[in-house]
Amino acid sequence: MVTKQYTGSLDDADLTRADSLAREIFSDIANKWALLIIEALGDRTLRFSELRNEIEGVSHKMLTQNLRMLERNGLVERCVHPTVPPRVEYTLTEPGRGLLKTTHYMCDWTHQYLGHIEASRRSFGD
Amino acid sequence: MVTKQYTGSLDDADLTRADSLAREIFSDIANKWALLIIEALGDRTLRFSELRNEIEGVSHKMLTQNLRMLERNGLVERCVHPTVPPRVEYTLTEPGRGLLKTTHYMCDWTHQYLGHIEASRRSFGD
DNA sequence: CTGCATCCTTATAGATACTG
DNA sequence: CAGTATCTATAAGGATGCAG
Repeated sequence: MVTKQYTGSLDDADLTRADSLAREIFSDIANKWALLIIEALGDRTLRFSELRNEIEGVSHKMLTQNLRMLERNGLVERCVHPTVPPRVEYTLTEPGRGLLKTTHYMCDWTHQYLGHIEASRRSFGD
Repeated sequence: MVTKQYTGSLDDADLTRADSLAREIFSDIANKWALLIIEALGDRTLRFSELRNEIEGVSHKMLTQNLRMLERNGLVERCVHPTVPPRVEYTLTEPGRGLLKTTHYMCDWTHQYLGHIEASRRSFGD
């Protein structure tokens, strides 16, 4: 469980290894660039440079860094074609595709409530 | 649209205001603490201190900061009881509850693939 | 109890340059 | 083209103290 579901007086030491791992993974994917990469990939196979063009505002460094993280966690498969110049293609794995449902939903949600949020910000004092 | 869905040679200046707002909102919610707060609140009403206990590892500062952000965006309602000591309760608004589907799914996903991910990390060289 | 402000440490992210 | 490394600027985050 990613959040505590009990209200006892347990402290950090009582988190099981699985729980802290779950939290670590949750933190990895609950991240702007990771989710945008997953959403951009979808069911397609894209090259590094194509991903960079798809994702507005991502830097070379952030893209590399997050792709390595997603690869490490087995959400993205990296395929290197030994050509000159090199061609590196990225594809979501089955676990990675499992997150598409979430990213699509989050994108839909964002557009659905764009007006609500803009109004709320104004009344909040922006 | 949070990611570009076209492949033309358009540059930053072509992003519409709505698109950059959408990206800003997406970045606000595609964030570890924001999603954990939403998941922790669920359909309940919780006090500041209760939230702090529910969310393992969150600091006073991060919780305050993210609650203000969620409030500003209209995802969380803040109710102050004028008692001594003060009692401040937080509840998800309707747009906020709209994200519960996502957070629940992400939590489920995390547990579903915990084994996959652990194995992947080992074979990656951890 | 909650919130804000402060200081201070660490982490993050951009820019740049260099390699295969 | 893709990746790594280095440097630097800025932001994030923890700890603390004080105020309502």
